Amino acid sequence: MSMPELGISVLMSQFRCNEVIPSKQHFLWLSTVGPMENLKIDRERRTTTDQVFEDLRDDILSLALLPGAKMSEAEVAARFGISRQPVRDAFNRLGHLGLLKIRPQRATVVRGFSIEKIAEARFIRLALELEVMKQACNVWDQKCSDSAMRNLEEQKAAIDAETLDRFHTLDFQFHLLICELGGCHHAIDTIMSCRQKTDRLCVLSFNRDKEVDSVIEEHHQLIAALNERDEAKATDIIRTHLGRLDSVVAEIQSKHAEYFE
Amino acid sequence: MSMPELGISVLMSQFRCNEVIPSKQHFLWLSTVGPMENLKIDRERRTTTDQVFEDLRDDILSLALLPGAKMSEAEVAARFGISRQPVRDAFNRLGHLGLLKIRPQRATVVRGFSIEKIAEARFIRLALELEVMKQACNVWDQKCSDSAMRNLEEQKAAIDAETLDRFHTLDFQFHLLICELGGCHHAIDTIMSCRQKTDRLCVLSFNRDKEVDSVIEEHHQLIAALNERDEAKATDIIRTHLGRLDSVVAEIQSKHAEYFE
DNA sequence: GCTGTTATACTAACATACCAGTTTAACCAA
DNA sequence: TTGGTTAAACTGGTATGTTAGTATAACAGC
Repeated sequence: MSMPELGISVLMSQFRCNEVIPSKQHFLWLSTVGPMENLKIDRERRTTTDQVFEDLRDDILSLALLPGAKMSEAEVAARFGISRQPVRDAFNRLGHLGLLKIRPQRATVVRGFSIEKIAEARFIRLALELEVMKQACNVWDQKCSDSAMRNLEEQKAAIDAETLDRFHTLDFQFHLLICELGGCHHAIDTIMSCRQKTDRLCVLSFNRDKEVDSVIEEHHQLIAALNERDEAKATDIIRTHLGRLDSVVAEIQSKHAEYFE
Repeated sequence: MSMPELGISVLMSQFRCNEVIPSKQHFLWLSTVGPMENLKIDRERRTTTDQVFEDLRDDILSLALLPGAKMSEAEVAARFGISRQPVRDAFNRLGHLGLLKIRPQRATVVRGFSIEKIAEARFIRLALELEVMKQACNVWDQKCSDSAMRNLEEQKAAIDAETLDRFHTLDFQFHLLICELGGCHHAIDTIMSCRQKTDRLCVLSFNRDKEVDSVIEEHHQLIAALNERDEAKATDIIRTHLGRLDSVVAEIQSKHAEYFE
């Protein structure tokens, strides 16, 4: 899987207080609503709750708020200069996303990583992407290949320019692009949701830049397999590709055990 | 709005006060918490919000509250004899589950079926169950077979006794059982969530009892395939099996177009 | 110093009041 | 009858007060 966005994320928390907020730019792909959250698009009006929710979510996903951090409705409300009510609503949303641990009459805290949840997200994403490959093999043509290739070239350019966050965005988009090209737009929301759950953790990984070359190579092989419409090969590559997550998880778990629960 | 929020739902509210609650019985399998809702198990205390949420969810999933029915925070609060606050929280949860359509300054309504959402749930469930079959083939043994067979026998008994709801519960458990036996407990929550989204619709189907024999037969074939550890055969059966949903959806869509959005 | 108790300072859940939009229907004019 | 205007009846979002339960620190007894 993917690589990380660290470094940058630490820088962001400083920017957040200014008016220029690069974090929103860099993490635009993270900020995109997930599968259960995209329901709020009905709400054409942007409420105070929405704003608080998004701000806090970005802080948590970027690790500006670390697992275990205490969050008080009153304190956050005061910080935002609003009443407790919208904060309470935002807390509830974050709680349902698994980002906050809310218990009555007890301090609300940022949830740590859960091995269980990570394994679940990995399994679901794997299952989905495997099926996507099958579907894609049925409809893949030169046009699809060109489109994917264009993204891949950008990935290489991003690596050469050492803009790792840009690469991460492109990697994210690459997988979604194949969904789209394969006619599996149904899978997109859920895959995004799965990545949100695991990518927060990758921020802490240090040796991610050592693996990007392999990632690029696998992306290349994937396109080749799709061009040949070789389903077996494509699914094999996906299994290997997503298997990379395991070592990252193991690394973080041993290095930052305090962030797990 | 379209449909009455009265009728059956009013009848049910009478039952709710009694000790025998048939609706809860019939839809017990539906009531089981979904993947995003099971997070609330942290809350060891059962809050008023929880109660309202579960009651309304059951009403919606059992179609006691039909798509399009208007729901007012104030009205529900008065009916439950509580303040608007817990109702509001419950509404928000239901909104995030895609069961309610909440818009500021506008009446909240029960969401109708969405072809998009149904297709999405179908795709995700298919992808997951396919991967489950692969995993299960690797670990399947006589003990697993016996366990699954026991459930299958109960299914047959339920059919003979003409207790269709009992059969439905067992069918639900059958698929989850294979997840568990195959070591894919990670998939359970999401599969349950997917079924919740589609099974509300199946309540309206009239000819499901005509298909149960085929369903039983496929379940039988599935166990046979797993016993032979024949991955290709197992996945083929799953594709056919889940494909049944399509005709049901088509039937309901033509017969109850007013429930779709 | 250590332990059990108690008082105090928290917490989120819940209740109530108000506000700003939306919907609806009554109404008047053409 | 029809089309446009307006006012009243709603809606959910927000603010604030109250309550019950929890954690913590001060403290009394040993």
